[in-house]
Amino acid sequence: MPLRLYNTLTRQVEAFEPLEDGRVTMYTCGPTVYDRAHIGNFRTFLAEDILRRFLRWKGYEVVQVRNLTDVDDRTIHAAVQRGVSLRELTAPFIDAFFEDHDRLGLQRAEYYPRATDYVDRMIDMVEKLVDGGFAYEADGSVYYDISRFPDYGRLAGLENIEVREGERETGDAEYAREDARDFVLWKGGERPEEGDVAVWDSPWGPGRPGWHLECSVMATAHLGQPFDIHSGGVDLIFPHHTNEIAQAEGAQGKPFARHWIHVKHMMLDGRKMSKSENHYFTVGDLLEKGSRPSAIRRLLASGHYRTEINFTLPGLEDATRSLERLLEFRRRLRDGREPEGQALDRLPQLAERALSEWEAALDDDLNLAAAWGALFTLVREANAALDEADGPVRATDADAVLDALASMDRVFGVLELADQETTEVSDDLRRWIEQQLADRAEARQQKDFSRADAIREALAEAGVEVEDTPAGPRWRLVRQS
RNA sequence: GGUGCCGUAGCCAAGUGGACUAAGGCGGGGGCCUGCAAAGCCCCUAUUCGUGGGUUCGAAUCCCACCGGCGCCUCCA
Repeated sequence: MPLRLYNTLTRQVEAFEPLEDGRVTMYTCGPTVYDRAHIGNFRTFLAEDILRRFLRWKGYEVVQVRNLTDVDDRTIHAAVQRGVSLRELTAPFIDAFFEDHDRLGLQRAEYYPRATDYVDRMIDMVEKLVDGGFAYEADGSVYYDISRFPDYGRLAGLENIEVREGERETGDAEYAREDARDFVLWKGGERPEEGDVAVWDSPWGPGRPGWHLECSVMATAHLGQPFDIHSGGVDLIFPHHTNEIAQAEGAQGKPFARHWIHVKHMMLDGRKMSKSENHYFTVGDLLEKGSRPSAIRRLLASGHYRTEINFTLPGLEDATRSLERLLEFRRRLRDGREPEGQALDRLPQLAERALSEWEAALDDDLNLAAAWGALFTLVREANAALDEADGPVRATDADAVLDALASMDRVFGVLELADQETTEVSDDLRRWIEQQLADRAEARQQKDFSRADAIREALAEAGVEVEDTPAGPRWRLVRQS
């Protein structure tokens, strides 16, 4: 079945068809590296990761670009404040971004361009826009003349945007715009408060690029023009993406991105996350509280990307539990399969049905909630089927379900993360645990249950959870003591 | 002022005109298993979809009004 995606440009769900057969080009707006990204930022990045993974699951080659914004008011101010260059300021935040990125199991994009490496090309684009009559210079700065771009504001549904009187409080009063709605392409003029951390030479004198320029330039530099998918958070629709379109299309005279995808924000305890109000969590904050990356991923990928997610700690707890159920299910299948085991034809049937419902859900504008539903329905029904068997199940039947699980996880990516989280157990600890279990087995043999329970208690103190199963005791480390 | 979204069980959340006698997760209740547990599994858990009208043979789904929550309108993912 073909994938259908909502396109902000047309305001409807439409069939997605890449420009080039079997190959999808996508540009995903990345973080501004002036600080550590929070989980709200990662909600968006994760939604894009799901899209990337699903496209690959369907057999497409994906070429993804994720920019790292290192030239912007916040990076400049932070660099000036600390007396360092932009590169010095952003290096640790870029490292932190990739650390969290990998911890949440996001697949790496093909390119991670930084604005500071593309200033020359940005200047080229501004020159093209000036030559084409889309931009004008005033006092060493260059502005985009939106009256020359008839389609301006279409993405945001603002074809006839009116600017409210007195609402343009940007601190840019010194700029000589002809029209208040025109936006800056090149910021010239004196800005002593910015020092020399972000000053480049240009045909209009020293200055720095406007923020929107980097994405127009870096996207087309790597993906050509037009390319297939451009995505980001909903807050970027206007003005950022609106201006990107005006720049790229004005400069090249052809369409920029064909399909626009915007991810709704994640709230924290019912309120918008905000750096300035210190109302946010980073991935690191959550890990310090003992959360598992796989559970964070499960929660951030639980809802539809065009629906707000409200992040709460109890919600993360729910996500952890549901993930444990999944892991338990997989363990049950792995432990209970044997080449000559009991035939359970129902398992492959259930697996096949679940997988097709799962795919149909994702085909429908990446309906993640429905896709999880298909997976958990399989869990319940397969568990019920396993209950009916009174011994090991034929391996080929169990494998049909395990394969379906693994296939879905190529997109969900939670099991693969969970598998990386298993705690290392030292040999000493392992020997001690095994000794305790042997003693306990002996006590139980002699029906000395109070001693057996005392040993179980001691193990629990050490963070070891013991479960008795028909095949003997099973233990796992629930926490490092 | 402009513009857009949302309101479904205790909580989270799909479904957006007829197969809905409304997915799925968490929680809760009951049962199975167990020396007892734990874990796990199974079953049950919304006569109803913010409120009031309307359209229709038929509405959670469409229209109107109202109530409540959220977003965007120049540099926040």
